[in-house]
Amino acid sequence: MEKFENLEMDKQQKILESAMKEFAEKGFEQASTNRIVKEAGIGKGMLFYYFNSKRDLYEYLLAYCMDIVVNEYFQLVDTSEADFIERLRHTAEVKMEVQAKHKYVFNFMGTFMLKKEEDLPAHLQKRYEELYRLGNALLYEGIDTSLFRNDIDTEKAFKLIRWSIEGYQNELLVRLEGQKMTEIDLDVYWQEFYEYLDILKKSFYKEGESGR
Amino acid sequence: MEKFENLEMDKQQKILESAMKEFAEKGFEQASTNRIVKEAGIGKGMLFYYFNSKRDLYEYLLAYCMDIVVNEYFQLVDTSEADFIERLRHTAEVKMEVQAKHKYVFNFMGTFMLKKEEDLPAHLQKRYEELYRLGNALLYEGIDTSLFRNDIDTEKAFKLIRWSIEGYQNELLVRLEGQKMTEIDLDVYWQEFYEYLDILKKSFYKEGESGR
DNA sequence: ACACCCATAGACCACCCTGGTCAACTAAGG
DNA sequence: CCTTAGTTGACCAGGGTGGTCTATGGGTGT
Repeated sequence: MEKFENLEMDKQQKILESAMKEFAEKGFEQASTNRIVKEAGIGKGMLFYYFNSKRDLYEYLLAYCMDIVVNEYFQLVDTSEADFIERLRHTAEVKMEVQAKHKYVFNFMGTFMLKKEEDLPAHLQKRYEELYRLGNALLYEGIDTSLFRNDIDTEKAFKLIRWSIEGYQNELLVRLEGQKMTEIDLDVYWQEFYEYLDILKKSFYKEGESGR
Repeated sequence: MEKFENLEMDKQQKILESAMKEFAEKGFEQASTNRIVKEAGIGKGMLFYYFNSKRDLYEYLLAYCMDIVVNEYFQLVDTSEADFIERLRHTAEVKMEVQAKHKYVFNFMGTFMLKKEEDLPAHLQKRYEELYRLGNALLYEGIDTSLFRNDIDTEKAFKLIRWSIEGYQNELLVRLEGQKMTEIDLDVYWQEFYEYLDILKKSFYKEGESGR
């Protein structure tokens, strides 16, 4: 795909974003190359000139996204933070920064991971498993379990906390849907997010350990 | 639709289930009447003989499901239970029973509520809003907030607990996917569910109030 | 000025699936 | 034997699919 990679960056980005958006919203089968080229503002022919087929495009996107996730997201997460909830707070912040730069990467990866009905070529499969492993390590490696109350199973507490955070993020998504991303006041939602985290700390950590 | 309602119950059920499954999985637009009739084991013509159009079928299903949710689910929930977590436990049990009898009702309602891009005829819209109101009342009416620790916002605690439970249920769904519903040992999962609930009680309730 | 070349657009292809219709058939009841 | 209601699947026009190909620019070297 050197053809594609010799384009000006702007155009590359436009095409990648259009394609990621379409695949993220519809999944591989239901995604339409017609819509992709229209959204990207290029002729139909070009898409098949750059990439040879819909499938190739999809796999190119997958590799591209995994690169970004590993190099621009995982790379920046501070794994020396031993406080589980703080670590999650930190990862949420980093993730948000990445998302500001690459709007549809997480959407695309998300729907890919959900409906993993597709069978990938071996090298992508391997790369994906590696990424999955890495992601888990990032969350759980080096966590200080002694912060948690003694009377609850920390494994279960981990999950409860993650589900809580996912729940908040999902609710936020539906609350904000339709609104322009540019200038909705994010700070107020971060504030709210932190309040939830504080409650989680008060609830799951030993008394006196929930201070920041 | 008297035509349809004069069929033997078995056949009605088969058709309704096929249709609910298809709509639940694909949404209204992407759902295929061809697949529905094949799955239901009837000729294409019959579907349009019973219901006049795809749209009509969809709205019939919606009314049908709302009836079931209200009369067979909401009706059975014990709203005298003032302990929030116990109430959720109870509703989960009732819901599971209903689901055993009407496999796709909740799936159908779920995807309907998610992508509510469709505009309904007024009477269905009204009925849906009523159902939504009722559902909320069922969760929050008559809850004894004094069970909760004083140092956390009960509104937020409500949400954290609901997100936690939804998280568990979702994880369970992916863990069990593909397995035959008939004889996977449900008890072991209920057990696990109760353990999570106990943790939530220990975490969010005042000390000494978490006993059953 | 000409020839070459590659980037580009979009009309076009064969194919597939769609919601919906309809003529033909069956079976029951009088 | 006629009527009527239930039932089927071939069929329809329309629209969307991934992918191809021809025609057109616009540059560059000569």
